[in-house]
Amino acid sequence: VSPSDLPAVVGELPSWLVTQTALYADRLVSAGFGRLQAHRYDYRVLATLRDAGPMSQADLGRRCGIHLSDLVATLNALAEAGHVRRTPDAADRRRNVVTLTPAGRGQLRRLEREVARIQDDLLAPLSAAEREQLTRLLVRLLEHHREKQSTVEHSTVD
Amino acid sequence: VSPSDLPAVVGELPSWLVTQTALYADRLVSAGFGRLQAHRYDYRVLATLRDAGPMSQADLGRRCGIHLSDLVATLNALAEAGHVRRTPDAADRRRNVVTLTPAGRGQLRRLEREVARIQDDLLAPLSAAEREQLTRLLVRLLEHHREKQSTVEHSTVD
DNA sequence: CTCATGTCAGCAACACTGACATTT
DNA sequence: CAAATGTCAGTGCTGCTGACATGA
Repeated sequence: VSPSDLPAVVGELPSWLVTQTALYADRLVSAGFGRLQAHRYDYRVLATLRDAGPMSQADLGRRCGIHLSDLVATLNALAEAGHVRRTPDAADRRRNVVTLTPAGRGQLRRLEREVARIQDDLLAPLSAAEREQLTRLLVRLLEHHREKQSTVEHSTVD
Repeated sequence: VSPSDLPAVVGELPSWLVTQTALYADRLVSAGFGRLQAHRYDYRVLATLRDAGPMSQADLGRRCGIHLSDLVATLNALAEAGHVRRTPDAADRRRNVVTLTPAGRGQLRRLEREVARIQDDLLAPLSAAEREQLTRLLVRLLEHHREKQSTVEHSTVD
């Protein structure tokens, strides 16, 4: 880490600020989730399963924005911990139907508490109104870029 | 990438929003810098050298918030491209004095233009006032966490 | 044949760690 | 001796690519 004064030059470049803040956020998440033996993706996966019910890995990946290949490892771990069950789909034998177990529900609740704590840690110096503000601004940025990206995906570019 | 709808569950968690935005920022930087055959650290290094003059690698690393080990590779590339010169320090023979070359100045100017473009891309949907707002909020977060971290470094914890 | 699904191996970028030789 | 400097090898995480076998 940079122990001394700020990087001066780079100072207030938004791209830099965002990346740096993300670094701290990641550290908080790693620390918090680590205590619960959870990986970064677990929260998204478990929460999606609870909110939308059992589904195939492919659907799950699309919903959570997790690559199918990465999902495999995540589900392996979650299944081994008993938080999730993978059952072959009789209707379409390519598919695994992923289901949240009671233990998974428990873990999800713990993760939710942890996530709340992390937000509070991350945003500690900001007032409630400022937190709202920041959230709104970031949501707008993300919407913009997600959109731009999907339009790009359609044009068969050089 | 997540081609479909937003991850719903995670939706508006600041920690998630920040990480995602950082991802887009990183992509913009990679793309922009890639066109100039530059790596992520190059801008910080060159700008620091111009603004603060020649200095040892250790100083440079501290100023830019770059690990000394990573700096080695960065400087290797920059030196090979002729953007920087490494000369042994006569006064302290452990040290290399790193100097910005004229070619390096040119590259820095190109990078600065690119950086400006990237900010504009990243913040496209926001008004000038909103960009200011976002910047202020992020700066405050970073100040807070940098501080917290350095206090932690002092306490010899369990 | 094609497409989707699940699995695996591996890569690049980044921040970071540990070890080491040299010099102060 | 302890501490700083520069170098190198290597790690862990993340998002992603490519290949592959199986089945729809």
